[in-house]
Amino acid sequence: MTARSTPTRRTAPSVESTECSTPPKAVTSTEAPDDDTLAAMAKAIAHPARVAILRLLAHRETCVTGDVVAELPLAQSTVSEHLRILREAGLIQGEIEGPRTRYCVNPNGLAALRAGVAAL
Amino acid sequence: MTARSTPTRRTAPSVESTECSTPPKAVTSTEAPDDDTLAAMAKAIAHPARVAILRLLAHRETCVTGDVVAELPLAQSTVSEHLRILREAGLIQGEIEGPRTRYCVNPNGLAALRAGVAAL
DNA sequence: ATCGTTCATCGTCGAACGTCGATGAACGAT
DNA sequence: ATCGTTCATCGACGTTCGACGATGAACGAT
Repeated sequence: MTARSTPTRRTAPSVESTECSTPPKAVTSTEAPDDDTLAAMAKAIAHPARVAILRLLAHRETCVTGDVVAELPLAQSTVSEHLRILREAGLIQGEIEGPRTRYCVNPNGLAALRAGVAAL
Repeated sequence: MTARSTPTRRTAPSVESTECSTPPKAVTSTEAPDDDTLAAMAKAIAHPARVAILRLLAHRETCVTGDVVAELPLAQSTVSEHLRILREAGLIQGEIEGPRTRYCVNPNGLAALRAGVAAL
Protein backbone atom coordinates (compact mmCIF):
# COMPACT_ATOMS: atom_id res chain seq x y z
CA MET A 1 0.00 0.00 0.00
CA THR A 2 1.26 3.38 -0.93
CA ALA A 3 -1.21 5.51 1.00
CA ARG A 4 -3.96 6.62 -1.34
CA SER A 5 -6.34 9.40 -0.45
CA THR A 6 -9.71 8.66 -1.98
CA PRO A 7 -10.22 7.77 -5.65
CA THR A 8 -9.29 4.13 -5.77
CA ARG A 9 -11.15 2.43 -8.49
CA ARG A 10 -10.05 -1.10 -9.32
CA THR A 11 -10.31 -2.11 -5.64
CA ALA A 12 -12.88 -0.98 -3.11
CA PRO A 13 -15.55 1.68 -3.62
CA SER A 14 -14.38 3.44 -0.48
CA VAL A 15 -17.23 5.82 0.15
CA GLU A 16 -15.10 7.91 2.42
CA SER A 17 -15.87 11.17 4.11
CA THR A 18 -13.86 13.96 2.48
CA GLU A 19 -16.42 15.93 0.55
CA CYS A 20 -15.41 17.85 -2.54
CA SER A 21 -17.76 20.72 -1.95
CA THR A 22 -16.01 21.98 1.15
CA PRO A 23 -17.74 24.88 2.84
CA PRO A 24 -15.61 27.99 2.14
CA LYS A 25 -15.29 28.79 5.78
CA ALA A 26 -13.21 26.57 8.06
CA VAL A 27 -9.60 27.39 7.30
CA THR A 28 -8.64 26.17 10.77
CA SER A 29 -5.18 27.09 11.93
CA THR A 30 -2.88 26.10 9.06
CA GLU A 31 0.48 25.93 10.71
CA ALA A 32 3.74 26.15 8.85
CA PRO A 33 4.92 22.68 7.76
CA ASP A 34 8.38 21.29 8.41
CA ASP A 35 11.14 20.95 5.82
CA ASP A 36 10.08 17.56 4.49
CA THR A 37 6.40 18.43 4.29
CA LEU A 38 7.03 21.73 2.58
CA ALA A 39 9.43 20.09 0.16
CA ALA A 40 6.82 17.45 -0.63
CA MET A 41 4.14 20.02 -1.31
CA ALA A 42 6.53 22.07 -3.40
CA LYS A 43 7.40 18.98 -5.42
CA ALA A 44 3.70 18.56 -6.14
CA ILE A 45 3.56 21.90 -7.91
CA ALA A 46 7.06 21.56 -9.37
CA HIS A 47 5.65 20.78 -12.80
CA PRO A 48 3.96 23.19 -15.24
CA ALA A 49 1.13 20.76 -15.93
CA ARG A 50 0.30 20.48 -12.25
CA VAL A 51 0.37 24.23 -11.80
CA ALA A 52 -1.98 24.50 -14.77
CA ILE A 53 -4.30 21.92 -13.24
CA LEU A 54 -4.35 23.77 -9.96
CA ARG A 55 -5.21 27.01 -11.72
CA LEU A 56 -7.86 25.23 -13.75
CA LEU A 57 -9.50 23.82 -10.67
CA ALA A 58 -9.36 27.19 -8.95
CA HIS A 59 -11.00 29.18 -11.70
CA ARG A 60 -13.59 26.59 -12.67
CA GLU A 61 -16.02 24.21 -11.13
CA THR A 62 -15.96 21.55 -13.82
CA CYS A 63 -13.44 19.48 -11.87
CA VAL A 64 -14.16 16.25 -13.76
CA THR A 65 -11.05 14.42 -14.96
CA GLY A 66 -12.13 14.45 -18.57
CA ASP A 67 -12.35 18.22 -18.58
CA VAL A 68 -8.83 18.52 -17.30
CA VAL A 69 -7.62 16.09 -19.95
CA ALA A 70 -9.36 18.19 -22.60
CA GLU A 71 -7.49 21.27 -21.46
CA LEU A 72 -4.02 19.83 -21.45
CA PRO A 73 -1.87 18.48 -24.30
CA LEU A 74 -1.27 15.25 -22.41
CA ALA A 75 -2.53 11.70 -22.48
CA GLN A 76 -5.36 10.69 -20.17
CA SER A 77 -3.11 8.45 -18.13
CA THR A 78 -0.57 11.22 -17.70
CA VAL A 79 -3.17 13.69 -16.48
CA SER A 80 -4.55 11.08 -14.12
CA GLU A 81 -1.07 10.65 -12.75
CA HIS A 82 -0.68 14.38 -12.17
CA LEU A 83 -4.03 14.45 -10.44
CA ARG A 84 -2.94 11.61 -8.20
CA ILE A 85 0.22 13.46 -7.22
CA LEU A 86 -1.69 16.62 -6.39
CA ARG A 87 -4.24 14.61 -4.45
CA GLU A 88 -1.68 12.69 -2.42
CA ALA A 89 0.03 15.97 -1.63
CA GLY A 90 -3.24 17.21 -0.19
CA LEU A 91 -3.58 20.10 -2.61
CA ILE A 92 -6.71 18.80 -4.29
CA GLN A 93 -9.34 16.26 -3.43
CA GLY A 94 -11.29 13.89 -5.64
CA GLU A 95 -14.72 12.50 -5.17
CA ILE A 96 -15.97 9.55 -7.17
CA GLU A 97 -19.21 10.54 -8.83
CA GLY A 98 -20.71 7.71 -10.78
CA PRO A 99 -18.40 6.67 -13.59
CA ARG A 100 -16.33 9.80 -13.27
CA THR A 101 -14.31 11.64 -10.66
CA ARG A 102 -14.84 15.20 -9.63
CA TYR A 103 -11.83 17.12 -8.42
CA CYS A 104 -11.49 20.41 -6.64
CA VAL A 105 -8.81 22.28 -4.76
CA ASN A 106 -8.27 21.51 -1.10
CA PRO A 107 -8.24 24.92 0.57
CA ASN A 108 -6.51 23.53 3.64
CA GLY A 109 -3.66 22.04 1.65
CA LEU A 110 -3.24 25.20 -0.35
CA ALA A 111 -3.24 27.24 2.84
CA ALA A 112 -0.56 24.99 4.30
CA LEU A 113 1.57 25.49 1.21
CA ARG A 114 1.16 29.24 1.42
CA ALA A 115 2.01 29.19 5.10
CA GLY A 116 5.09 27.14 4.29
CA VAL A 117 6.55 29.50 1.72
CA ALA A 118 5.54 32.45 3.83
CA ALA A 119 7.59 31.04 6.69
CA LEU A 120 10.72 30.85 4.57
CA MET B 1 26.68 27.94 -21.53
CA THR B 2 23.97 26.96 -19.14
CA ALA B 3 23.15 30.41 -17.82
CA ARG B 4 24.97 30.83 -14.52
CA SER B 5 24.16 33.67 -12.19
CA THR B 6 27.32 34.75 -10.46
CA PRO B 7 29.70 32.37 -8.67
CA THR B 8 31.70 30.85 -11.49
CA ARG B 9 35.07 29.89 -10.28
CA ARG B 10 37.16 27.73 -12.58
CA THR B 11 36.59 30.14 -15.49
CA ALA B 12 36.40 33.91 -15.32
CA PRO B 13 36.40 36.06 -12.16
CA SER B 14 33.23 37.81 -13.32
CA VAL B 15 33.06 40.72 -10.96
CA GLU B 16 29.40 41.24 -11.65
CA SER B 17 26.94 43.63 -10.10
CA THR B 18 24.39 41.74 -8.00
CA GLU B 19 25.26 42.61 -4.45
CA CYS B 20 24.55 40.19 -1.63
CA SER B 21 23.73 42.84 0.88
CA THR B 22 20.54 43.96 -0.79
CA PRO B 23 18.82 46.88 0.92
CA PRO B 24 15.76 45.48 2.71
CA LYS B 25 13.46 47.94 1.04
CA ALA B 26 12.89 47.70 -2.70
CA VAL B 27 10.48 44.84 -3.21
CA THR B 28 9.52 46.36 -6.56
CA SER B 29 6.37 45.00 -8.11
CA THR B 30 6.78 41.22 -7.82
CA GLU B 31 4.18 40.01 -10.26
CA ALA B 32 2.80 36.50 -10.22
CA PRO B 33 4.95 34.23 -12.42
CA ASP B 34 3.56 32.01 -15.15
CA ASP B 35 3.16 28.25 -14.89
CA ASP B 36 6.67 27.35 -16.01
CA THR B 37 8.37 29.93 -13.83
CA LEU B 38 6.38 29.01 -10.77
CA ALA B 39 7.02 25.32 -11.39
CA ALA B 40 10.73 26.02 -11.70
CA MET B 41 10.85 27.93 -8.44
CA ALA B 42 8.81 25.26 -6.72
CA LYS B 43 11.22 22.61 -7.98
CA ALA B 44 14.03 24.58 -6.40
CA ILE B 45 12.50 24.14 -2.95
CA ALA B 46 11.21 20.65 -3.67
CA HIS B 47 13.97 19.10 -1.58
CA PRO B 48 14.30 19.08 2.21
CA ALA B 49 17.95 20.07 2.06
CA ARG B 50 17.19 23.12 -0.03
CA VAL B 51 14.37 24.16 2.26
CA ALA B 52 16.76 23.81 5.15
CA ILE B 53 19.35 25.92 3.37
CA LEU B 54 16.80 28.61 2.67
CA ARG B 55 15.77 28.68 6.32
CA LEU B 56 19.40 28.73 7.37
CA LEU B 57 20.13 31.71 5.17
CA ALA B 58 17.04 33.50 6.40
CA HIS B 59 17.74 33.16 10.10
CA ARG B 60 21.47 33.75 9.93
CA GLU B 61 23.95 35.99 8.31
CA THR B 62 26.84 33.57 8.06
CA CYS B 63 26.01 32.73 4.45
CA VAL B 64 29.41 31.23 3.67
CA THR B 65 29.28 27.87 1.90
CA GLY B 66 31.37 26.14 4.52
CA ASP B 67 28.89 27.07 7.22
CA VAL B 68 26.05 25.56 5.27
CA VAL B 69 28.05 22.38 4.73
CA ALA B 70 28.70 22.20 8.46
CA GLU B 71 24.97 22.35 9.17
CA LEU B 72 23.89 19.62 6.79
CA PRO B 73 24.68 15.88 6.74
CA LEU B 74 25.78 16.09 3.13
CA ALA B 75 29.04 16.19 1.22
CA GLN B 76 30.50 19.54 0.27
CA SER B 77 29.89 18.92 -3.41
CA THR B 78 26.28 18.05 -2.78
CA VAL B 79 25.65 21.21 -0.80
CA SER B 80 27.36 23.24 -3.47
CA GLU B 81 25.02 21.67 -5.97
CA HIS B 82 21.96 22.59 -3.92
CA LEU B 83 23.25 26.13 -3.59
CA ARG B 84 23.67 26.31 -7.35
CA ILE B 85 20.09 25.18 -7.91
CA LEU B 86 18.72 27.73 -5.45
CA ARG B 87 20.86 30.42 -7.01
CA GLU B 88 19.83 29.65 -10.58
CA ALA B 89 16.22 29.69 -9.46
CA GLY B 90 16.74 33.22 -8.21
CA LEU B 91 15.92 32.37 -4.61
CA ILE B 92 19.39 33.11 -3.25
CA GLN B 93 22.39 35.01 -4.50
CA GLY B 94 26.06 34.35 -4.04
CA GLU B 95 28.92 36.76 -3.92
CA ILE B 96 32.50 35.63 -4.24
CA GLU B 97 34.42 36.95 -1.26
CA GLY B 98 38.05 36.09 -1.47
CA PRO B 99 38.55 32.34 -1.38
CA ARG B 100 34.99 31.74 -0.23
CA THR B 101 31.46 32.50 -1.35
CA ARG B 102 28.90 34.33 0.68
CA TYR B 103 25.26 33.46 0.11
CA CYS B 104 22.07 35.16 1.16
CA VAL B 105 18.42 34.98 0.25
CA ASN B 106 17.19 36.96 -2.70
CA PRO B 107 14.16 38.82 -1.36
CA ASN B 108 12.85 39.45 -4.85
CA GLY B 109 12.95 35.81 -5.81
CA LEU B 110 11.30 34.78 -2.58
CA ALA B 111 8.63 37.42 -3.08
CA ALA B 112 7.99 36.11 -6.57
CA LEU B 113 7.56 32.61 -5.21
CA ARG B 114 5.16 33.81 -2.59
CA ALA B 115 3.20 35.76 -5.16
CA GLY B 116 3.09 32.66 -7.31
CA VAL B 117 1.60 30.35 -4.71
CA ALA B 118 -0.68 33.12 -3.53
CA ALA B 119 -2.10 33.38 -7.05
CA LEU B 120 -2.99 29.71 -7.12
C1' DA C 1 -27.19 -9.16 -19.33
C1' DT C 2 -24.59 -6.51 -22.40
C1' DC C 3 -22.35 -2.29 -24.10
C1' DG C 4 -20.10 2.12 -23.98
C1' DT C 5 -18.00 5.61 -21.16
C1' DT C 6 -14.86 7.13 -17.72
C1' DC C 7 -10.77 6.84 -15.44
C1' DA C 8 -7.13 4.75 -12.14
C1' DT C 9 -3.39 1.61 -12.37
C1' DC C 10 0.45 -1.09 -14.55
C1' DG C 11 4.61 -1.81 -17.37
C1' DT C 12 8.02 0.33 -19.93
C1' DC C 13 11.56 3.45 -21.30
C1' DG C 14 14.29 7.52 -21.73
C1' DA C 15 15.41 11.78 -19.15
C1' DA C 16 16.42 14.17 -15.04
C1' DC C 17 17.73 14.13 -10.14
C1' DG C 18 20.65 13.34 -5.87
C1' DT C 19 24.77 11.91 -4.01
C1' DC C 20 29.50 11.25 -3.76
C1' DG C 21 34.71 11.43 -4.50
C1' DA C 22 38.09 13.54 -7.23
C1' DT C 23 39.96 17.50 -9.45
C1' DG C 24 41.67 21.93 -9.97
C1' DA C 25 40.90 27.13 -10.08
C1' DA C 26 41.14 31.27 -7.06
C1' DC C 27 42.92 33.47 -3.34
C1' DG C 28 45.42 34.57 1.18
C1' DA C 29 49.36 33.68 3.70
C1' DT C 30 54.00 32.43 4.18
C1' DA D 1 57.07 31.17 -5.43
C1' DT D 2 54.91 27.80 -2.75
C1' DC D 3 51.31 25.97 0.33
C1' DG D 4 46.86 25.40 2.45
C1' DT D 5 42.05 26.60 2.30
C1' DT D 6 37.75 27.12 0.02
C1' DC D 7 34.57 25.78 -3.17
C1' DA D 8 32.53 25.05 -8.03
C1' DT D 9 32.60 21.61 -11.51
C1' DC D 10 33.07 16.88 -13.50
C1' DG D 11 32.20 11.90 -13.97
C1' DA D 12 29.84 7.96 -12.31
C1' DC D 13 26.07 5.52 -10.39
C1' DG D 14 21.63 4.38 -8.56
C1' DT D 15 17.00 6.34 -7.98
C1' DT D 16 13.04 8.87 -9.26
C1' DC D 17 10.24 11.33 -12.68
C1' DG D 18 7.34 12.02 -16.85
C1' DA D 19 5.11 10.32 -20.60
C1' DC D 20 2.69 6.91 -23.05
C1' DG D 21 -0.34 2.83 -24.47
C1' DA D 22 -2.74 -0.99 -22.69
C1' DT D 23 -5.76 -2.95 -19.41
C1' DG D 24 -9.68 -3.59 -16.70
C1' DA D 25 -12.81 -2.03 -12.80
C1' DA D 26 -17.01 0.79 -11.88
C1' DC D 27 -21.06 2.56 -13.36
C1' DG D 28 -25.15 4.20 -16.36
C1' DA D 29 -27.92 3.01 -20.07
C1' DT D 30 -30.06 -0.11 -22.99
